[in-house]
Amino acid sequence: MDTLSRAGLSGAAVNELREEILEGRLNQGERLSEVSLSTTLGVSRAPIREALLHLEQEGLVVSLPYKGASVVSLSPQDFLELSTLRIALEKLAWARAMERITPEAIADLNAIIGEMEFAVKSDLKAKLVRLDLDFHERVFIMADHSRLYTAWTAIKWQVALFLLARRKKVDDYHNIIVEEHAELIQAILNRHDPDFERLIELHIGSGYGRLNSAGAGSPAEHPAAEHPAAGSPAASVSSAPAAR
Amino acid sequence: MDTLSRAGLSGAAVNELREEILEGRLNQGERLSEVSLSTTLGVSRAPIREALLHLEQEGLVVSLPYKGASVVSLSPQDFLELSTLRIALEKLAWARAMERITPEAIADLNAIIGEMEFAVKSDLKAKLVRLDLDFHERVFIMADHSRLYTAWTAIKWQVALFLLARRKKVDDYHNIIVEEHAELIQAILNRHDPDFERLIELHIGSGYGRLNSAGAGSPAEHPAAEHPAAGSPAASVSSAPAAR
DNA sequence: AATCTGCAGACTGTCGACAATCTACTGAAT
DNA sequence: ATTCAGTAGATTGTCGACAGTCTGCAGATT
Repeated sequence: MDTLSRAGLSGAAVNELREEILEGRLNQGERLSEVSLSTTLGVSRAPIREALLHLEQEGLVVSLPYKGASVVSLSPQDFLELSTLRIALEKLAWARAMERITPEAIADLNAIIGEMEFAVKSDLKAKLVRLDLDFHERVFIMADHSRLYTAWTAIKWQVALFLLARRKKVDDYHNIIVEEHAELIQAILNRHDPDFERLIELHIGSGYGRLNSAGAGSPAEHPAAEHPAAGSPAASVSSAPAAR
Repeated sequence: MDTLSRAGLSGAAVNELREEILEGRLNQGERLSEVSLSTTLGVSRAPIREALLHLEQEGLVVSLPYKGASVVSLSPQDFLELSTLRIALEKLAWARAMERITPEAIADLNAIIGEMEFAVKSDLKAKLVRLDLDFHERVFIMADHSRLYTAWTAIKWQVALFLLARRKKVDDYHNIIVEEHAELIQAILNRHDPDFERLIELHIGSGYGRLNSAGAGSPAEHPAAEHPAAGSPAASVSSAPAAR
């Protein structure tokens, strides 16, 4: 469906493991032993190690030296991080995509919206998440910015986990997905819409609001600072340095 | 000096190779054979492969399946990508850092500026680049956002290459570095300065302008689209998908 | 002369085994 | 009972060797 990324076995292991994580067959926080994975997937440890490194880069796996890897477990704090970073990346992506848009690209996006409408009618919830991701993926591709695309792939599958979690918790996804993405296409067409950045903040930030304070209306632009002092150890997901 | 990132040998190889690339002992575009590296550094191929993967993630190395790795060769197009993405990331970083700033952090930043002044007086050009990076590094750490920090590390050392290249080509670096960073600290202090985003665009984008059109004044916000149609193959640096 | 096929060399991808490290349990000392 | 050192097991980090793939050249064919 997307990046076959690397060569042979390690790439196959990446796709297989990613699918199992997104599908939920591998639970969040579950330990990923290299030997058991190598026997399960029928390859040696070398490609498994490489695959785990790649998945760690995608944020689906966390690993510590001599302690091994586990499936990531995303906290509300992590979802907030994803939301804020994604807004920053998509603002740049849309700005560039607007400059590079072609009629065929517009048609492709509209085709995805068409599939969304069908998926909504047929009640294919999982498919909706795929289409949502696919829609934004195309925008990042249109932006024609290799490093921006790399940054997107570093959070893309975590965003997928976020969307899947949201779908389970609050069920208004199908009510808004078609309309919101249609609005985004409109923003592309009126090229110099000065409010498109606000539109993106709403599109992404509101999803965060809907997940956390289920039902609360205001999306909240920067939903309050969470204790800048007295840093809670909190076992953060990534290798971020402590903020003093 | 900074992230000891991974365990033992692979981490050491990463630091060693990164230093050699930044130092210029490994030329841009030079092929990096795994066996020769392993004999040179005195370790087996396994940690070398892991180190090359890490350096590829940092954008200092590019590699193709069955074709091996080479030191990245940054084009003006790449510098433009770095500039635009970095602006997007730093806007978010500064916004969050402003909310979390502490007196000690301000003191640390001012201490760096003090070192910059000393380095300018002593004509330590390479040291200036390090201090510049260190300054921004601290801002990203203050932002307390693990994924944003990861995105920063994915371009940080390419930015280092950019700064080093700029230093060689145009020599007004020492004339502005102290003043510009002092302005940025001022922006933090007047917390809700509405123009801090513009200030960041200037600080980063102007450096790009100085490198490319050496001497041309206008930083240029989005320096024109470079042929969205008729994609030139152009051997782009990263694994970015072709824009249709 | 130009093009294609086949081979040789070098290189990366993968494998199985050994070394270094962590974890959890056992058992003695206080 | 609690604490701490020691040890056994399991797991990751590293190594050297084999297998698969690419690249360039030699020779044959048209």
